[in-house]
Amino acid sequence: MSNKENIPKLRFKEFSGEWEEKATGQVLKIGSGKDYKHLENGNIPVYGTGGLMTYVNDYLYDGVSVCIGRKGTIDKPMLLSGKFWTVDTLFYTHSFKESIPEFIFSIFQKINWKLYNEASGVPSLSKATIEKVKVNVPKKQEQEKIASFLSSIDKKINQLSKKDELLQNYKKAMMQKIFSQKLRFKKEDGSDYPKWEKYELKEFLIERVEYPEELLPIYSLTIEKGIIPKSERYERAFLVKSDYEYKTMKENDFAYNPMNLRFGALARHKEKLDVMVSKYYNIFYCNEKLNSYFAVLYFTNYNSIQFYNKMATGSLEEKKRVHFREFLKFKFSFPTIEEQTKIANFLSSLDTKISQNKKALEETQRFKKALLQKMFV
DNA sequence: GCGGGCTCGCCTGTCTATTT
DNA sequence: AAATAGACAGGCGAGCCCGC
Repeated sequence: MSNKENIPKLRFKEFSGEWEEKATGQVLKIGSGKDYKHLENGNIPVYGTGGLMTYVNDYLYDGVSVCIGRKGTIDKPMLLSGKFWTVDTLFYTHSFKESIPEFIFSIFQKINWKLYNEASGVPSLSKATIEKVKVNVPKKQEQEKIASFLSSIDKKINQLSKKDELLQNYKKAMMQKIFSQKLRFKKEDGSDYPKWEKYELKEFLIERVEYPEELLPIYSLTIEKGIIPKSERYERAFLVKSDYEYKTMKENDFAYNPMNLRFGALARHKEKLDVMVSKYYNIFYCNEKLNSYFAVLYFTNYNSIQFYNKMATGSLEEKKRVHFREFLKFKFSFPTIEEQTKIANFLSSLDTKISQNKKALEETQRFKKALLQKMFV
């Protein structure tokens, strides 16, 4: 009853009075994105729902604007400024009335857009829907104060994500150099490690064909996230038809899917837990001559994936696969186990840095989210 | 200009028939 | 019986395009 007052929990003390509830359509206008294909190359950025796409020689709008997806990703608004173009699945906003885009951007980040999804299939929003969404706004001065305060946090977030990107790129670049042997490590005493020698993979890999005696947690292989619980991917309770069609996977085992190895579907099971996965995966582990951490990066680096693509067999492009027998016969150059360990240590120290930075980033994002909850009505 | 259907690419597989 | 080839499966995002 008493929440008639439109006042945020947390507020700069120089401001008072209620915020006003308005329809989004009252405070801004929405512009539609357009096809950009007829345009020539230039230096005006083109944005799609997923972000920057390309550059053209004409612009749709010049100024600060909040953009939001029309189809596909509809809950990731972005703030653009200067001259830009948006594709037809991305709305932009303009003609702000008694409001400023930076403030609206914060509000838009708070809104659960999926609730406004009208489509049954691919999520989508329409102009009319967005215009009807209610927003609570204070006077412009307060908006500016809040926006500038939040922008300092955004700045921090940007710095951290930029750092993340740099670290990721650095790791990628280093891996390229290391695996192509353009960059070599030296022993502690300064001398060189021996030359890398070509070996068939069967020198290092041992297949594990074990069928679980009791039901174990069902796991699944993904390119992005590695070996993860099946429930994170599928709604359904099973992975394969019968309980007899699973294989056991233990800590440090590798799995790859013959159909998808050429896309990089190979990962190491990092948990202590024994799990079961589809029998269609090939499961194997490294002997004492191959460092697992080194191996997983080596097997999934760009050049290796190119190689699998070349070697995959099958009549049609989409039916190509890499059989385990063939896989075992692939010849790769390997350093000694000592050098592998050195490389693994170096790369894992990078991983540590990356995950520390990611932690800081996530913390800042959480902090911002909490502020958004408190500083807005 | 706007909304909605279409389609394609990508990812991620599983199941079955045939050959070895 | 195991390995391999071939076929079938389906979610989902987003660009493309068309009709109103």
